[in-house]
Amino acid sequence: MAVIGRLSRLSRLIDGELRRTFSAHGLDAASFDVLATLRRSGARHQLTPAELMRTSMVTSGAITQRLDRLEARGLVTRTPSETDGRVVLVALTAEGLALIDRALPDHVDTENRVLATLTGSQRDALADVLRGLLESLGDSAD
Amino acid sequence: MAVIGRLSRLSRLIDGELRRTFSAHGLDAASFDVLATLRRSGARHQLTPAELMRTSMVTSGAITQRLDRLEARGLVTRTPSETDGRVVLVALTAEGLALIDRALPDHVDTENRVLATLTGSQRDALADVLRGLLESLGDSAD
DNA sequence: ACAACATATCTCAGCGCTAAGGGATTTTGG
DNA sequence: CCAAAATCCCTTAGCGCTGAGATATGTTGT
Repeated sequence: MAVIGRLSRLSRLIDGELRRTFSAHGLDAASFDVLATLRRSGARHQLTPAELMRTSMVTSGAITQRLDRLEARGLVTRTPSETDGRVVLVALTAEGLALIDRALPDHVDTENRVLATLTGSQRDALADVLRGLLESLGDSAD
Repeated sequence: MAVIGRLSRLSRLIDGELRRTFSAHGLDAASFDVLATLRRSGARHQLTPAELMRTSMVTSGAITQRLDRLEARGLVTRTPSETDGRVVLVALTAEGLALIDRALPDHVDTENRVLATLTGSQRDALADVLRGLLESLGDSAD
């Protein structure tokens, strides 16, 4: 089965490509991941650490540390929830929103460049197969 | 482009599945990677750190440390090359060979289980697309 | 009410990797 | 030949993540 090995290599190579785009905006993959997830989340750009944990597929400790770094840079805020004392609401600051809105178009360009050799139908087929595999492995978000 | 994100998620999920198999044999992904690469490499089961670095897509420092761990466990040996004073030859010990030969069948089973929902033609198509993408990104080994 | 359990976030030691660079050896080009 | 460049392996500081667990809060069943 050459498929699994190739998936792993491809993922590593793509990570390297994306990393160059991130660093051009002063970000790394972890920070971009959090900011972009917040950006996509409704009009308030606000999620809890638990929600970020599920979309990012990292442990709660990793999310805490990512948020520490982003908060120290003034890109997100942490506010205690008023309805559940255990919960923290993480929100993009104006600065965080501006940064991710600058970075996202470059990111999309990089993604398109990486996939440039595929035809449209190949992309669609690939997306379908990947979705099926994710589902069969119990992927929680999508 | 949902493709890139799904690739990343899928790779992480698969890594988790594989990790369970590795740990059942007292291995982690890094050690398995080195041992399996040596196993596949000709009759002598012997490669240089530079060759391992290229197949593993990690830095030279990471290879040094992986080999330190495997050597300490008696799974590989390091021997200075007789023809090039800069080069070290890494070889599987009998114990290392026995271990990877026990682990490999389980690993193949896990890979097949992960891909079980795909039809044969889907697997072939996926392998083709991945190969094309790897090539377009300048993948060095395969 | 209350005990038991579940959930959410954070803490921290330990781990493997990267990035940068050092020393040794080999190859290249004048 | 020899100096410069390239190659190979290793060293080390620093970083982000995991795994285990602490703490606080909320929920459930009796």
